[in-house]
Parts: sequence; structure tokens; C-alpha cells
Amino acid sequence: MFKKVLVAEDLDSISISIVKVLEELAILEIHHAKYCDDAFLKIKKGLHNSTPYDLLISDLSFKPDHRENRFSSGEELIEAAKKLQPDLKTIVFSIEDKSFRIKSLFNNLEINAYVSKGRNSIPILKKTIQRIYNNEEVKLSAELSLALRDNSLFEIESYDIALLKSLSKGSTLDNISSEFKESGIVPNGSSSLEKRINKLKIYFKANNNVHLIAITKDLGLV
Amino acid sequence: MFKKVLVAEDLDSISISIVKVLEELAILEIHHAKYCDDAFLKIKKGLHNSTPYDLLISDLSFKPDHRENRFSSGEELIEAAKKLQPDLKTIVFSIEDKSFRIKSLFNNLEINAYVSKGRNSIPILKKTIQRIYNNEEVKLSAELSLALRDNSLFEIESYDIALLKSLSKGSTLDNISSEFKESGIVPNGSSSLEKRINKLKIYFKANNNVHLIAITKDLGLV
DNA sequence: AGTGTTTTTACGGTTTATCGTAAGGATATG
DNA sequence: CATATCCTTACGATAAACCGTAAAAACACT
Repeated sequence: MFKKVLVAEDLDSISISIVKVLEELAILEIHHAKYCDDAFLKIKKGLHNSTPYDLLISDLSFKPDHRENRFSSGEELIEAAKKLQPDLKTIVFSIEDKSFRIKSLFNNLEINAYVSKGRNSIPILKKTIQRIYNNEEVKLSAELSLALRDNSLFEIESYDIALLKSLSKGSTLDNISSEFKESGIVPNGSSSLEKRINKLKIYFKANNNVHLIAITKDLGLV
Repeated sequence: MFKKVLVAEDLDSISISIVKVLEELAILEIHHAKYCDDAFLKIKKGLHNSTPYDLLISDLSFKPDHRENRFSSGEELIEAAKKLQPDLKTIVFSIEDKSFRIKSLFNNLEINAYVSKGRNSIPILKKTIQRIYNNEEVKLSAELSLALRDNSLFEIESYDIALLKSLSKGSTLDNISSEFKESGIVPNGSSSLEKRINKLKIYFKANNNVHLIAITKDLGLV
């Protein structure tokens, strides 16, 4: 099994459970950092002392507080860590479930696995650690692999996002029409905006603009 | 110490830590529910068997999944639970840090304590449980106690939340008027609803209903 | 009961959203 | 080049939101 593992997780209520899993797997050296910066320094130090980490388990979002930090997200930490130590195995353990974000983790950061925090995630995390150690292929949950393949959300273009964002800022259709004309965004006739919003309302099954913004806010689109 | 405690928390990575705390406090009966509905049924059953819970520790937000649920948030669960068992002690353990929302928990749901999930929250949770058991006053963070004491500001009541929720579901004012009449919520004249929404718009500096919902969504009020 | 105050509701006018229809323009295709 | 098709814009009618004012009801106080 892995000898030396680093956990990057700000919430103590979660890191305790992760450490417990690692103990159950009889991992000798378990280190834990509550800030991305601390995690990065530990990795650096490990390399410097010729006792590098075998595995990094990292969260994505970290609560900001009084401390000034160089890295503010798991993505930034992993990117920096991989530059320093390209062979470092990485598992992301996060509540994030937006498929485009998870996709980019595999594609851009070349993480080894993604485990979603959920109702039964600790056993999955445990199994995933074992699989990574054995160089087995990591299975994605049915739900997640579906999400990764699902392109439906990507039909929504940046045009739609801009439109929804303007709406959510309280602009009227006529206002948005003027805004778009100034920014050179087309189409910008208020009638076209109307039609586009109507398509979005049908797509998201929204009764009216208020409903539409509530739904897309929930989806994290705006 | 408390005899029988219920934990309502969907993430297993967190509930494990909470249960551990309860074990350290030598609590005999520790029950755990991953869904609000399950938690509610357990409370109901406890009352029915004359073995009611002494304490409820609940999260606020629960991941939606395939299951159809009657209650989808900690607020709804606590509201229903308190109707059933008004003397039930309640601690909310959540990552929420908007003072509005926390304030409304104390004022509208009369929770006993609020513990914010953070980098050092497990020891705080432990101490809080002991304080509640001893009927000691629970200390709040400076920021939070300020927000709670401040009554000069506009009070966001459960009425406003209900109103905003209906709006965000796409109902028209006339619809909401009818809904409120059926539910016995007063005032319910469409003109009164209009006035109340207008107050909210002034308070939150919103241009229109769409803007208002976008803002309150961001604040986590709805 | 009577008076003043606050809350709730009703009403009318204006703006914006909503919905259907149609005209104008660009592009593709034969 | 002619025609079809799609995209964009315009227009008009109705519903809903928006805003101010005033009546009605509920409440508090003497």
C-alpha cells in the first residue's frame, strides 16, 4: 500500500473521515493540510528531503478566511504540485458535480480519480485508493460517467449565459438590447432576445423569467 | 449527557465525524439519517414509542437525487420536527455563513445553536453539545451575534422566505395570493404581496423580481 | 364607544413581459 | 437566377409587473 499520503481538505469534519480511511488501509505516514499553501509546502519539503508523497487526496474548494494564500483552489494546488512532482498520484474528493469542471480535471490536470462527496462516498474513496495503488482502471460511477458523456449542458452557449447574466442583474429586455448593441453581440433585437429567452424557458421548463433565473442559478450557470 | 441523538446529514464523510464526537461524549443511542424524510420518520417513531430524541443535529442542504422527498432542506425538516416535538433541542451544523439565513434559523425555527462547518468545527460542535445539555448559553461569533441583535434592520421572516420561494417557482402574484389563501397565510391580498415584495426589492436593492430572486438565491435565502 | 394609527386590500395608470404572427434579410440549394 | 429555408426583427394584443393613492379593516389606546 501507499507509504506516504497527503490530504488537502479544509473542513475538519471531513478530513477526520478521510484520515480514518487511510488508517484502515494501514498507511504509515498520513499528513493533512487545511490550506492549499500548506499542502504545497509539504509536497515541496517531501521532495527536498527525498521522502516524496505517493498520493495526494485533495478537495477543490477551500473556505477563504483571514489568511492570504497563494493558491485558493484545489485545481491550482494540483497544477502546481504536478509541475513539481509529475508522477504524484492524485485523487480529487469534492462535492462538485458540474460535468464540465470534472471533465477538465481529467483532461487538463490528469488526475487519477474523481470521487464525489455524497451519501456513500467513504467506501468508494477507500476502494478507489486501493485501485489506484494497484494501477487498476478507476471506474466512474454510472451517474458520473453519464454526466461526462452528456453534452446537453454544452448546447447552452456563451450567448445564453450572457443573456441570463444580464437578466439576473435586473435589466429589462430593451436594456439588454442596447447593452448587446454596444458590445457588438448579435442578435440584439429585443424580439430576438425574447425568442431566445423563450427557448431557454422551454428547455428548462420555466414558467417565466423569474423562474428561469431561479433554475439556472441552481444549476450554477449564472 | 443526552441519551438519544439523531444526526441528519447526507454526506457520509461528515456524518462519520459527527457520530465519532457523539461516541466520545458517551451517548448511548446515536441514530443517523441521510435524508430529511428518514430523519422525520425516526423522530415520529421515537415519539410514538415514547422514546423521543433529546437532540437533533442537522445539516441545512441535502443533495437531491433520484429519491422523491417530502422535505428537501434542513429548515423544512426542523420546522416539521418542532411541530411534532416542540421541546426537541436542535443544533444546525452547516457550511452556510450568511448571517441572514442563520438569523432566521434562530428567530423563526428557534434552534438552540448554530455551528459552522470549518477548519476547527468538530471541537466546537463537541463543546456546543455539552453546553446545550447543561442549558448554558451558546456563544456566537462576534459577527453573528451582531447580526442577531440588530433589529433596526428589516426582518426577513419566514413569510418573506415563503413569498420568495413561490416567486422563484414561477408563480404569478395572483397565483401566490390564491396559494396563501389556501394555506391560511396572511396577508394574502395580491396588493399586499406586491407591497411586501417592494420592500424586499428596496432592501436588497433589486430592480425587479428577476433581480430580486437572483440576489436572494446568491444569499442562499431561497 | 371613540379616536388615531397601522395593516391590509382595492383600484387605476404605466411599463414590461409574454405570445402569436408576419415582414425583412441572409444563406443555401437546385 | 429563382426558390426555399432559416434567422432576425418588427408589430400588435394581452397578461403581469410596477407604482402611487386611497379606502377598508384591524388594532391600540383612552
